[in-house]
Amino acid sequence: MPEVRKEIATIELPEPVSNPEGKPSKPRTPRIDRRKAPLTKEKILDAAESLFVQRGYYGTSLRDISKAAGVQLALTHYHFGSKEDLFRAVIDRRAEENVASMRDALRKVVNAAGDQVPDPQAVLHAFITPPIEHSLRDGEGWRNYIRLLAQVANLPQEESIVVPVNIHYDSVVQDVIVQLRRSYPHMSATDVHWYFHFFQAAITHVLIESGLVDRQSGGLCKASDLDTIAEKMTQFFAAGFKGMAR
Amino acid sequence: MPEVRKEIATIELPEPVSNPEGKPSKPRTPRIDRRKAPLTKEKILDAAESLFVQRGYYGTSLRDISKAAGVQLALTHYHFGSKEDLFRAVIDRRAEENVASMRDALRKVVNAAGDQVPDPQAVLHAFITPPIEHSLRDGEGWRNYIRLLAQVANLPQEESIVVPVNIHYDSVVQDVIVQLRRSYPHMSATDVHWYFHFFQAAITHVLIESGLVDRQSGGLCKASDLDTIAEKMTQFFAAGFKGMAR
DNA sequence: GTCTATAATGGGATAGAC
DNA sequence: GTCTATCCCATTATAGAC
Repeated sequence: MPEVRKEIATIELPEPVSNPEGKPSKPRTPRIDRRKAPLTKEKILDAAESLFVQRGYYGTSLRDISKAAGVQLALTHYHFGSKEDLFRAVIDRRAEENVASMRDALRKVVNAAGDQVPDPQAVLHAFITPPIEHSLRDGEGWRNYIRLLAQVANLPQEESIVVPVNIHYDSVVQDVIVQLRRSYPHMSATDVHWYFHFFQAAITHVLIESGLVDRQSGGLCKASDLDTIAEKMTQFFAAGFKGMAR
Repeated sequence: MPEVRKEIATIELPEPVSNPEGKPSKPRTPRIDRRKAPLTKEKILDAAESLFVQRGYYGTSLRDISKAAGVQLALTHYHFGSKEDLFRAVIDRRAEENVASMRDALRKVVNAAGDQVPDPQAVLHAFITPPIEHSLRDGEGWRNYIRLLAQVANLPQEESIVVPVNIHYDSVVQDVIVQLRRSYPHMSATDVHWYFHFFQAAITHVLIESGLVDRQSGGLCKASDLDTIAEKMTQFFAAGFKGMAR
């Protein structure tokens, strides 16, 4: 059930006509009715996002996707080319905004500290909060996206599709590491990487909301309770860093 | 390249002939040559194990498996029935031994403590060490199995195949939680579950050896270095528990 | 137990009318 | 941009000879 999208807008504005160098004008995409295309593309992306999470890349067929989107099979190829390209499009659609949220959160923490070294717990919080906020409060599509992202992070890198996905997030990770290292100048770079990696590793499981913890805790803990998880995790991992800092 | 297996042995010993109640003897499987069957089954299991890790359940075909095993396609059905049954067989083959290793490691720690409460760091160590030992030192098949297990733990529980897999390990988790709670009597059961879950969540990523950390750390950390990871993780998470215990 | 052959279905992708 | 129809290949699974 894809969420309703209100804004239409023109996706690709044609460049204003100015041809100073007098080059022959390139063949342009014909002036066809593009008003409904964005809706179709979004519907396909929404359906793909949802199904890829549930059954994985290979477990989801383009037929499943087109059916769930209420759209003809051929349109998936028309709009996205191949299945792999569609998968990439699903990832890319929200990647930039997600990274921006994480970067902004980190920047706020750093700015708030002024000349001081930012509180490492706040740094960890800035890393985990944005995806959780998106997942909890920006609609079903965002939740699917975050879960998908976390699943892809848990695939072996030999797997062809995954590498270009995770690269989106490398620079934010670097920024976080830099800030953490300021708090622990006597800790080796390697150890900071390891400890942060444990944090990130736990996050990837938690964001999937696998449901493991629900069963193992007999219902005491709920994987869907991401707000609680964000709080507990930042406290716990901050305590870990602190304990290792001696 | 499946590892060589030396032992043959009889898998199913026919019951000794004693028929006190005089019932008509049941139709028995015909006396056919079973000497090569175990080898074939193992070859299929090895190949399946390896390929499921690399490309996932849906991304791996029975043709791929039979080819990798050097065996006819039809034999996969003869020996295991359906593809799903084969997957289960792959999981089940090593599950018992793996669980036993974990249980033994935990028991040793508890016994060593005698009347005292066992060191929580040793308890965590007992949980993470057995799969890592298997993965590192018991051959390629074991490494594939551990990676596969960790991947399955990172699938949403809606996914049909996963639940019967993870259930194998629930009782060990319960035992570990019981021991940890002894160390932190003032900590709520819920919090112990959460903190241990973070540990387990990190483990599932780490055991996959995704390779994320290699790239993010610029080579400082290697996902394949599970010995280091076991040490660092037990220290770090023990520090986390200790820090939260106030 | 192993093999060949084949059934029956579903998969990604494309052609061409509208 | 959308639709129908179709190509061609891969898939799981089974039948039956050896």
